[in-house]
Amino acid sequence: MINITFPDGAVRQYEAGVTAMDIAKSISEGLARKVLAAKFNGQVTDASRPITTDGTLQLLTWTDTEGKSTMWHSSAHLMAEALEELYPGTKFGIGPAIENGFYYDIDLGGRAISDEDLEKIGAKMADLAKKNNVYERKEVSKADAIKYFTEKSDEYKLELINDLQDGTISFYTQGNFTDLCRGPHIPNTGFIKAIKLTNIAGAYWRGNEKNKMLTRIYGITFPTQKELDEYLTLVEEAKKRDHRKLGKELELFTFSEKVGLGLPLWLPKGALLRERLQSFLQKAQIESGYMPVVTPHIGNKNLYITSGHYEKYGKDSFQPITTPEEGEEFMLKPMNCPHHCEIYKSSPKSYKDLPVRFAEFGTVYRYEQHGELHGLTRVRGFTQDDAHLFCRPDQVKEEFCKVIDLVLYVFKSLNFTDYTAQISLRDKEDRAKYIGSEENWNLAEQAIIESAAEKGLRTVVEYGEAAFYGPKLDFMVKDALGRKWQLGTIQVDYNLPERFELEYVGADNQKHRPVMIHRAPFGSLERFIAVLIEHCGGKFPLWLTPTQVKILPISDKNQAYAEKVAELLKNAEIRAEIDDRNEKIGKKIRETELAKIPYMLVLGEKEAAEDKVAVRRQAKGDLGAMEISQFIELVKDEVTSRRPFE
RNA sequence: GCUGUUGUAGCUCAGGGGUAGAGCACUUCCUUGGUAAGGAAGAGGUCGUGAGUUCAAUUCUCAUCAACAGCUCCA
Repeated sequence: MINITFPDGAVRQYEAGVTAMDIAKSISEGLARKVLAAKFNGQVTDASRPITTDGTLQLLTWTDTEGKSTMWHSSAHLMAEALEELYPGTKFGIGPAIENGFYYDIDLGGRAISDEDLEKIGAKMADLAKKNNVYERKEVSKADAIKYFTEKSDEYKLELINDLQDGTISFYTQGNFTDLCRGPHIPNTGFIKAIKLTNIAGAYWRGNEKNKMLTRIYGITFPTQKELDEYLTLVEEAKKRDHRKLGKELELFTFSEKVGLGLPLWLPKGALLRERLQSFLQKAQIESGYMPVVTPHIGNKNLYITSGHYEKYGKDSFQPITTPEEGEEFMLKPMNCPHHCEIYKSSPKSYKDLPVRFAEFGTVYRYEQHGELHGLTRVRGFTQDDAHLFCRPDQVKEEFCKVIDLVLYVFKSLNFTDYTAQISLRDKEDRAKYIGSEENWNLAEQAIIESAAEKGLRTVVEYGEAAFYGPKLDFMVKDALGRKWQLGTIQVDYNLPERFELEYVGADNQKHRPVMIHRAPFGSLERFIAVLIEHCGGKFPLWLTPTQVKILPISDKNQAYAEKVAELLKNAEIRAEIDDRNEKIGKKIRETELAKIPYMLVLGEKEAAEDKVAVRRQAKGDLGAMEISQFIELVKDEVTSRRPFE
């Protein structure tokens, strides 16, 4: 007999060789019908594998992340089976589960596949799923594995097997399809009830662009049709919130082929929004002791040779601009830090002067690959809410804490409540690739870990993710639909102070090297606004929204009163517009609602006579009539408290 | 940069070897209407660009540019 411990701490005895599925059945039939896989002593395995030793067991169902990924992995096999039936001779690369579903990379031998084919493949999968075929595991020798795939002439699988140790190789078979696979898998195909193949894309074999491009088919499956429908609804919702679509609809920004790829043009409404965000942060920064600086859009190539960026990223920059007479080369600045280093150097610094904090909304230009450009999140010209703090090594932690405070203040003000902080530290083994002394690195890494803990951040630590010049802390924000984005970043840097020979005079009258901290709470205004648009679905908080109030006169007889109200709002610094078109009130309301403008004032004879305004709130409806002064108070209160839209 | 898909009016999209259509937006007129679309008329397009096939190309072919999806990259 063996002892099995359950997640709730309960211990039960079973005969050795029992399977997780047997155990599930011993608890309840209902549970057994839901078990997709098992986690034994922390390892995810097939529910059908015999358990021979004591250990802890967790039964995985659809509600567990590992349960989902097991099902999706099995779905990839099911898709492969369908593909093999429909297109004999298809060769298979890899077919893993991903965050939302699964994919399989396949080689169709030159045959093209279209979106209509996806329907066909999906239907075939559904047919096969109904057979309730069991996913059967078989350990095979390397020689047998090679033999099997040589007969199938699948060079991709052969390449994978080549990298595997004999004795660790397993095959899984369901129906007529056998695949090289570590597993685990769900008990049988019958668990897959709802299937949607989402899209086709090219993908390099093993992610290497020198290799052959395979066809990648993405899909997702669910245990019920209802869950699939819900997922599809969510995807639809995400499409509606796409910042590229909303940016166009709300007239925030545009792109022009003639101006150039990845170079956003900010329309008046977008520019206004951007400026508000900028002045909001500017104010907070000045209160936190930052000093604004301004630097030009270009810098001598030598600046970037000194900083090391030319060597490392020269090919990702725009080509240098050459002066006609002297032939000097200037580059569009890909970053602001070298300029700020030179500002630091413009006067001698004492240890008493530190820290100094230079802030600039600096527009930078980087040559991003064509295929990388994406709306406002990936562009070739963007404005960083950049600042560089120069401090003594003993000040790193305090400064770091202050920066975290600022970032959190920004997030809170914009209603980003769901974020995690990623701490990126050195590779544990390979330390040669990092610049700076062991002592300073330890100090900085410690400072980051401690400040994050002190501020109560939810953190993930990633070793080997640090930049070569220092450790960093990145803020990953989730938008309203749960998609993750990297926004704010705080980075410690030992490299640039070294390269620019930055110094300060210490209490000991000796020269010392300051530590530099790069930080950007938004990251870039472009990306931040993109995320903000998607986060709030285009319904910006009142303090940011371009037009706060739309004044809707019922007819042109009420025009004069509308203008009077507009004047009063303007004096109160409320952004209001009059819709004086010769249209019916219903139409004006409809259009204002669709434009997501928070407040509407419907003005007719009645309001003019009583000196009141009839207030309507977007998506909420009529709030009734009130005094103009009362409405102004209402708006001002919502603005100062930075309340979210709803 | 690579692979695939797409490119028709300001926007969303239909069409198709004989030089184009809808809805919304726009202009003018009528209408003065009380909380999500009042009516009529009008204007607007070298069908992304360049070449080829054809008596004839916006439609077919090729190239090119751009957008989208993914891959690779990201100070």
